[in-house]
Amino acid sequence: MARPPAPLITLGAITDAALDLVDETGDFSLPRLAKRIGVSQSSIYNHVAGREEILELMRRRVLELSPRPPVDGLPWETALRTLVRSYRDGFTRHPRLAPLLVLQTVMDTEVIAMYEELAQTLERAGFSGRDVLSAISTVDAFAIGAALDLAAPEVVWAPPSPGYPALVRALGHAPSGAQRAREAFEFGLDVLVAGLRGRLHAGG
Amino acid sequence: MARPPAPLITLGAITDAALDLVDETGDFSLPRLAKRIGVSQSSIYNHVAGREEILELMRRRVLELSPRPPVDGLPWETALRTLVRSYRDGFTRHPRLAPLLVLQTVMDTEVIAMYEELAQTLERAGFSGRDVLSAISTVDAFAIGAALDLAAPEVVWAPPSPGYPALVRALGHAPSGAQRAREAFEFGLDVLVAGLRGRLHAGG
DNA sequence: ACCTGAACACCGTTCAAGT
DNA sequence: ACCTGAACACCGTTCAAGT
Repeated sequence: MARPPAPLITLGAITDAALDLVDETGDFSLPRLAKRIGVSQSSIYNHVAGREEILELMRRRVLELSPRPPVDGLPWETALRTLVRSYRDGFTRHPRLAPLLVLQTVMDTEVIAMYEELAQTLERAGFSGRDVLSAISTVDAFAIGAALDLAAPEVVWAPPSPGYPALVRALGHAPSGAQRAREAFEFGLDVLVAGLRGRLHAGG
Repeated sequence: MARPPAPLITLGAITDAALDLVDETGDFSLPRLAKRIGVSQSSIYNHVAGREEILELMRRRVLELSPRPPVDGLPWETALRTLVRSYRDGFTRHPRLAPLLVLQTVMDTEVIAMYEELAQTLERAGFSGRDVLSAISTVDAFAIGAALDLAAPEVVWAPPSPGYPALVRALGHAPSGAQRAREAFEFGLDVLVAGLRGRLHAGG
């Protein structure tokens, strides 16, 4: 076969198939991707520059899954919660994608727009000067950590052999899987917001 | 050559060479590693089960670089700061290792011991029940995020094209590189501790 | 016990050839 | 413009062969 009347491959199909593979196996490869779509490996390069661009397609898809809602009218605490929550929410459906994205730090316009909203929110809260950037980094660290936490296997949170009493106690109360991650996220969001509030009143 | 009188390879040499490669290139491979040590690729398998174990060796090395100090006598806020700081400190010398470690979630005894200290510290602070696990996850998310932040390239924090006023303002005040990451980490640590303190007084 | 070289299955990317 | 098959350089892992 050569050039077909209509293209056999679309960016959407590439993204779908790659995301399926990531969901199922935790990774993807060009050969497997091609087989999924039912096409030869090399033809993918007619639509995409390479593996990295496919990762970018998936990043965009996940960001689109939970569109960033407008927050400029909201009180800063609500705005901040909304932004972090919407960032994390896309990954709840594709948790295994998160670890693959930390390797490359690409800045597409959607991500920059999110940082801009974050910066505005933090200024509105009362931060200024260097503290704005530090606060962005702090929120970012928590958001990335929370996304990665979604991909954490159950086993990590299984009680270890005795000799770790406090840890065993903590894990004894643990709900499992998604529930544990969600509770931890809500808790962390409270801590983050309360901590920023505290930093403001203490005078930075 | 066959079996030499003294082994040509040691675990220490493997770890050194792999860490050098990660520092220089952001990754490592078995062929490159073998070339560094001056040995054949396959002989590495006489000392190590595979690539994953080499990653584990590097994780241990980095943990050893900043040994977890005893914290059981300290006030919980100081103890928490000390634990998070010591976790992060190892990565300051090998920042590019952090992204490689998030892919695999292994639990060696050193890491479990750190979680146990964390759990004890949080109990001492006054957390109980499910909150202990949530607080561990929160601290963990921040610590991982902060370690990854060390590997963030300068470019990410370069001011983007105009149209993002708040972000441009924030980046205008930015010190560069390691300095920015350090300030952000100290800021984040304050936020984390203040947030946990707030959560305690609000009554969880 | 420890090293070597050859082999295998897999990977990302390129490119001439086809329509 | 879009697809194919062959090719290339790289990778992780295994294994028979040597001492």
